[in-house]
Amino acid sequence: MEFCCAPVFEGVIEEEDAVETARALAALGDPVRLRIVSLLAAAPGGSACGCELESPLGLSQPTVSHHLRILREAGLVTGHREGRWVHYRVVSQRLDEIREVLTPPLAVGV
Amino acid sequence: MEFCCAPVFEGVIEEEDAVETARALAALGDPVRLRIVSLLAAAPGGSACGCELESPLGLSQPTVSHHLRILREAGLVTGHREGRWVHYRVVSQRLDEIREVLTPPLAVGV
DNA sequence: TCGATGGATCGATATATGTCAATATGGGGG
DNA sequence: CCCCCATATTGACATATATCGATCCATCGA
Repeated sequence: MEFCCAPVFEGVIEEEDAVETARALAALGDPVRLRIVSLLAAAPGGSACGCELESPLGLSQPTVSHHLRILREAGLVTGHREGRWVHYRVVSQRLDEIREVLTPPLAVGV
Repeated sequence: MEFCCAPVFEGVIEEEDAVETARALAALGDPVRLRIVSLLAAAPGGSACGCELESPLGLSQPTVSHHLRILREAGLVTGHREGRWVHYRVVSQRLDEIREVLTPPLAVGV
């Protein structure tokens, strides 16, 4: 999958780029998914399997799987299969990209 | 209005803080609203009235007003009335906060 | 080979969201 | 005082999303 990083603040962002960037931000714009990212980052080794998330989130397995899919499709987490488990991990580079996109030029508000 | 900045990466984020942070990210997680932020930042003086946004966005006045409201309630823009117009402006401090919240500790992924 | 377990997908459902037309509000200008 | 213009709100509607139970798929252990 390809992820772009069209900046919001260098000229007016194009409709198409806005859709792509908005997808990543919308993926983070949900309390459950924010907590998933937080749980993964705090997990020993920085990764956890899906089954370890159900209990702290208080959600069913399909629901957790649904949110992980959205995070995966937004490039925010990756999952690596190890036997029966899929170990999920935060893609910190992707977070870097998103923060970069939201960085205003110094002149904003002047 | 009060805006919190509970970090996602210092321990596991609490449900309540996640809701608040997610609201800000969800406000940015829409192509139209991203473009509004971009349009405001690119506008001369860093501000524009609502009526100036309708045409570049290709949306009706109520729809633009709706999106501006969401951005306002998320603390991402402010509006100051000048006569008949309301001049909207990006709150770059709020963007800074959001970027801060998304900053992973150096240890993520270790 | 079979049963158990983790994960993905499907179908259904309730809720949230984006959009617009119509209407209300509020400030100038004549 | 009345009319215009920018903005906000309301109501309606179509679409998207979050959630779950049921089911399917894949892998491991016995």
